[in-house]
Amino acid sequence: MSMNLPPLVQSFVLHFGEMGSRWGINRTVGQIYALLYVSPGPLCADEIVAALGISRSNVSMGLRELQAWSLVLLKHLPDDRRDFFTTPDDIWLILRTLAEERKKREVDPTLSVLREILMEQPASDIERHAQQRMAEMHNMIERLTTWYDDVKQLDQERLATLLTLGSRVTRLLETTDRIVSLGRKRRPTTKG
Amino acid sequence: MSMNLPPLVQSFVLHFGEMGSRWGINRTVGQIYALLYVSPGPLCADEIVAALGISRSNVSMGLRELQAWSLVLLKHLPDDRRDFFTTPDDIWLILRTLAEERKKREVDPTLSVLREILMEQPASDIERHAQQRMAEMHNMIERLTTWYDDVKQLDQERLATLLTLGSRVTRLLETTDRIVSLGRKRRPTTKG
DNA sequence: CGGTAGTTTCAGAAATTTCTGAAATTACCA
DNA sequence: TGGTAATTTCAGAAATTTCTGAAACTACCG
Repeated sequence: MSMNLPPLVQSFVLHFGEMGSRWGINRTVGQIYALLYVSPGPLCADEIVAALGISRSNVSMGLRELQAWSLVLLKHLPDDRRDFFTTPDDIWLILRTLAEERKKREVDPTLSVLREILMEQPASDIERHAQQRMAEMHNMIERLTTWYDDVKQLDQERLATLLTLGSRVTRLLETTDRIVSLGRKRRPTTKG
Repeated sequence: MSMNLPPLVQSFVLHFGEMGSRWGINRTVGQIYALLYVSPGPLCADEIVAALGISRSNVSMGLRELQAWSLVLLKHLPDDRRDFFTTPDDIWLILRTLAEERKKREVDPTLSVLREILMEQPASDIERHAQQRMAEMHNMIERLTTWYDDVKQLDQERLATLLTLGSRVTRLLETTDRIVSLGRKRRPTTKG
């Protein structure tokens, strides 16, 4: 059985399928997501089967995984017993969800393992050195995640500002430093 | 054959091995990286074989992949024919490398596929809608990568400032807006 | 109840990825 | 040139992941 889609949609779906493995999901999961993302309305499982040419059970499992990622939502249409599925409309929301889930799965476990190991007493110079390296890694990850936790709260407008400003922010900071004198350089640790 | 490592290092190495699949690398590649990362000096391939208890050829392939990612460097010690390997010391450099490589492999291809598809002429309402969704995705990714390309130029100190400031940046921006009047709201597109 | 439309589960088949040992290759030295 | 130490390649074995069809389950209806 093979795909049955408008050519332009098919290219997109196939690409997501191929990239799937690089993104840590599998081919069909990638395809299902891509299909739902570009579809004008919710689809039911059998429509996905027909569109992608894969087995019903595979679709069921794929949808299950995508729901676990909160990247696909279950919908019910009136007077229809079937389950329908969509992706959230707001692309920024999608991005946040993705970031959130990846952090949860790919970063948090490492952070907690690092913390555990850093509690241990080193028994040799080798171990002492290893701990030091782990501490560096831990600190970096922690700084990044703190920044992320902080920035993710921003509403879309401010996020947009931040994005368009980019690195010019720091130049601005230096100016502000001089003018408003929030500067850490001028007065060491006033800590307001 | 099994591992032969100080317990504290072993925990770290095993964790990186397990996480490997979530990060899009395989178990042994993760382990090799972890081992080199915490080792006090460069190691040669046979030392890695001994430490991790895997085959020589597997180590060779793993190192090859890590070098392709620029996460592991080849070193030569004086009066020694063997190849030795290390990870870069500077953890911020490691982070940049990682970001750069992931972008290259996980984002850029999608961006270019999206561009291609967006050039096509839609042949139906379905395709028109699909293109619109793809355009949203394309724009978002482009904004993010532009921001990233911009911010990655920053030296470490400024990056640190940016990180510790986090979302407070926007509050600061509003203040600055009022004081220095760089504001986009007050005077539309003065563009300095 | 029994029937039906829909969904999920799961054991094993199929496909893919990872790993190994043996052979080939490279680089250096005398 | 031949000898040796180190490294890489690669075909197939082993392990893992993905996918399927059949069976089980769920919920609604008459």
